[in-house]
Amino acid sequence: MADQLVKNLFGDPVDTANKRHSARKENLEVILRHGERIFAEFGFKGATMQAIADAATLPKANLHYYFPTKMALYHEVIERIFTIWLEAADSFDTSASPREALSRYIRKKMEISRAHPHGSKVWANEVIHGAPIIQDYLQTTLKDWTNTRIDVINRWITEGKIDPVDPRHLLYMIWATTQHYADFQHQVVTLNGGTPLDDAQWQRATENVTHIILKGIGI
Amino acid sequence: MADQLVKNLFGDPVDTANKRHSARKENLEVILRHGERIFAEFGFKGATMQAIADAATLPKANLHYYFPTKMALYHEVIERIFTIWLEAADSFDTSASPREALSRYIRKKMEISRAHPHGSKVWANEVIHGAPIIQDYLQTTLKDWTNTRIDVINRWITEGKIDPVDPRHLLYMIWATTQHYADFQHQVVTLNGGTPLDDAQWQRATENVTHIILKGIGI
DNA sequence: GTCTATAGAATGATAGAC
DNA sequence: GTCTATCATTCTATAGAC
Repeated sequence: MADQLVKNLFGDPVDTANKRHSARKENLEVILRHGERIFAEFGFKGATMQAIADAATLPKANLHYYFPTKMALYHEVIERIFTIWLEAADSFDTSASPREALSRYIRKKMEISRAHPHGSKVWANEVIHGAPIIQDYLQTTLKDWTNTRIDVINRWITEGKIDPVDPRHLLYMIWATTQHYADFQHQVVTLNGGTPLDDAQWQRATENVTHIILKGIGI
Repeated sequence: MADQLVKNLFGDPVDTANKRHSARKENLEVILRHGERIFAEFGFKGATMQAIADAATLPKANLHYYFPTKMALYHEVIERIFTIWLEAADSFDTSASPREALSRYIRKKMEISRAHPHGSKVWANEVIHGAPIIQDYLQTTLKDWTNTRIDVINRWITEGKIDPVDPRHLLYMIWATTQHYADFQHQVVTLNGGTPLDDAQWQRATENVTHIILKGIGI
C-alpha cells in the first residue's frame, strides 16, 4: 500500500498495477503454452527448462521464478489439459437421445484432438508411464465421471435404445479412437503423405468414427 | 581359430563355444527384455543405462559392451516390436471374408496388447514424440502395408460386402482401440478397481471391440 | 521482477585391470 | 568377456547483482 502510494508520485498507479499483472499473466501463459509443446515432444525428462525458456524467449531463471520446479510446471500443464477434457466430457450427458449424446461427445473429442494435440500427448505420455503424477485424478475424478456415464449407457441398454454392449469398452473405444488423431498425429500425417489433415479430412474422419461407433451399437 | 585350438587343451571346445554363445544370447535377451520395460515406463531420456543394468543384474559397462550406445539398445527394442506388429499384421489378408479377416486381425492385435504391453508403449511413446527413430519405418514399410490393406478393404466395399467407410479411418480405429489396452493399461487397470483384466475380461473386451467394429461397417 | 553465473547432482560412455 | 573407477557433459536449481 505504502509502496503503491510512493509509485503514484511517478505515474498512474492503476496502469502500473495492470501492466505488471498482465505481464505476469502473459508470462505464465507463454510458459505454459510452450511447456505443453516441449513436454509433448520430448517427455518429462527429455524436456529441459532451457528448451522451454528458449521457446518462450525468457531466461531460464524466470521460469524458476514462476514455477519453483520443473515438476510444478509440468503439473500445471497436466491440470490445464485435464480441465479441457472434463469440460468437453460434461456435454456428454446433457443430450436426450443416445444418438445425440454420443455424436456430440465424439465430435467434441475430435475437435479437442485437433485444437490441443500437445495436451493430449502429454496426457497419453503420463498414462503410458504409469501416471506417476495424475494417479489421484484417475482414481477420483475420472473414475467418478466414468461410473456416472456407465450408468447412463446402461439405462439406454435397459430401455432397448442401444445394443447390450459393455459401456466401459464403448467408452474406451471412443477415447482411444478420437485421441489417436492427436497422440498418433505424426503417424497419421505421415500416412497422409506428410500433409496435415485439412478441414474436409477432419470432417470425414469425424463422420467415419461416428458412423462406425453409432451403427456398431445398434443406433 | 588358433585361439580355439589352444582352449581345446583345457576342455571341450564345443561345450565352451556353446556356453559362451548361449551366455551371449542370454545376456542380449535379458538386456532387451528389461530395456523394453524400462524404456516403456520412463521414456528414452527417463530410462537410464544404470536402471536397465540393475534390472538385468549386470554391470552397466556390460550393456555398453553389447550395445555401444543407449540409442543402439533402444533401436533394437523398437525393431523387435515392429517385427511382432508386422507378423500379426500378415494374418490380416490371408482370410477369405471380411468378417473372418477383420475379426482375426482384431483378436491378434488384442493378444499382442496383452502379451507385449511394454513394446506397444515404447512404440506409442516414439510416435507421440514425432517418431525421431522410426521415421523410416513409417514412410516405407508401414505405409506400404497400409496401402495394400486399403486396397483390400476398398475391394470389399465395391463388392458390397461392407459399408462404404474410409478404409484409413477403419484401420486407425482398429489400431487405436486394440492398442489402448496396452498403452493406457494403467488407466484401464485403475478404472477396473486396480486389478489387471483377467482371462474373461480380456475375452469380453475382444468381443465388444469386434462386435462394434464389425457391425459398425455393416457386417 | 529480471538476468548472469555457478553450484551440485546425475548420467552416458570409456579406460584399463582382471 | 567382465567389472571398477572415472571422465566429460548436461541439467536442475539457486545465489546474488541489478
